Amino acid sequence: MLTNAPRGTKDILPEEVTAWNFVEEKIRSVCKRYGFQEIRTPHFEHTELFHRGIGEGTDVVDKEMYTFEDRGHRSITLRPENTASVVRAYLQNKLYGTGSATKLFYIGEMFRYDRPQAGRMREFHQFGVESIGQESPMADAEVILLAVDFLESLGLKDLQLSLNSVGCPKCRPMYRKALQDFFRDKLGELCEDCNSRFERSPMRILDCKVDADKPFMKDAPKITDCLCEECQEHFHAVQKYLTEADISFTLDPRLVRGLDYYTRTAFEIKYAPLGAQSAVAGGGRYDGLIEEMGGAPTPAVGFATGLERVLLALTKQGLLPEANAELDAFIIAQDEAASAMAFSLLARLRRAGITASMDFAGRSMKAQFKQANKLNARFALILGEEECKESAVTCKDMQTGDQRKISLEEIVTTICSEVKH
RNA sequence: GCGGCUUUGGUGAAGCGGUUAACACACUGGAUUGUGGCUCCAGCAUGCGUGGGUUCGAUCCCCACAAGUCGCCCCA
Repeated sequence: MLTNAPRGTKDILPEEVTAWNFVEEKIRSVCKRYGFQEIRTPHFEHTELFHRGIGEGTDVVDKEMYTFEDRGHRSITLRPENTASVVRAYLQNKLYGTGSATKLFYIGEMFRYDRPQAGRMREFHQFGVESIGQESPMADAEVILLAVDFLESLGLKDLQLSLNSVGCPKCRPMYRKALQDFFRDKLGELCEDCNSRFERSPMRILDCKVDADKPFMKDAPKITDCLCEECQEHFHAVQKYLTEADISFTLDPRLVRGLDYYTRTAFEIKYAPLGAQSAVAGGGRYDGLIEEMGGAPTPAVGFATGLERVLLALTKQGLLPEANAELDAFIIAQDEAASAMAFSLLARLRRAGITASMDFAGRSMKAQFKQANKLNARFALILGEEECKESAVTCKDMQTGDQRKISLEEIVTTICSEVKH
């Protein structure tokens, strides 16, 4: 118990940190190119924020939140996603005052109480983007482009982009009703799950694994046929811009997003080999959220990607960068007296910008050489009895095996000039 | 929250109801007492996820729990 991290959490060990840094660097560079600025919001918020922002009745809010009362009797929730927080920060700090659109990105931990699986942790990491204040379909396309660009810049292949429009508060109720009218007399033929979906989210019946292949499914009304004129136009424009930017996508009229705030554009990027957790990125437009949270009516688009899933995909495709630790010099000391001198040499080398190391355990010289070899040291600096007497150090090139004696005074500058080009 | 599968040392793993739990890698030490990468030798789980139970006896049988994993749900 004591030596086990809580279920659904995971240590990111030194060997993995290289990969995480690699991904985070890509995020920062792609966001910079697209003009998105980083924002960091608190890891917990007032519970009410998520109730309002994400919506009561969603799975995330109803059964996946880490909610607790703090010592001041406030109801606090560990953020299960970051859009609500970013919008809150946008309103609180009046970021709309800047005049132009506000384009933000974040990287950070999110928390959801769910049954863990590979690619689904209780504490997990998301990179996401929010473009606030632009109604243009170009903003939708820009955000999608950024997501694709990011994933492709990592080297990922075989990703599938699905696109849909979920309409707006004007046309979506009409679609819901159309669906319910269509399914009402077929409830007997639908599975148990679908029967329970009928009232709550009839759109989900469309992508039911059990019923999806039933012959009548293909006759079900499509949302894209029920969109109002404005939504229709917007959706076509998004497709046009994507096509012109040479992004391939498939229209998926059954793609619905689970959070209440989505309007119009919805998209998802999948990497199929990840199985049940194949959704690597997902997002869309949420024109109603900012007003819902007390701001002026403001359109917005965004997406989030699950970094654990991105890392899994990278691992599957063998794209992880190797962590090759480089060591310029390893100091080898023969005895205790030499060891003391070695330590001060170590300090001088490091202060001069050299990557250096030595053994503190008083092991045999042979063992120290083995260690130098294992650490891939460029030079072994040997301090034996003889060298101590002469105030010198034997410098051995671990590749060639060549070695020569150099005075203690000159050794640091010698190594510096050898190591730096 | 539901169902299936899995759980042996640092790692990959073999194993059987009954005396020393294979093997490999890694690690540590050694092969004429100042020199590595090859080779050779030696050491390295009183322990087989945790807790119960069955049995004369269980790592191997049963139950519970935990963790992991696959699928469902949901989502990133």
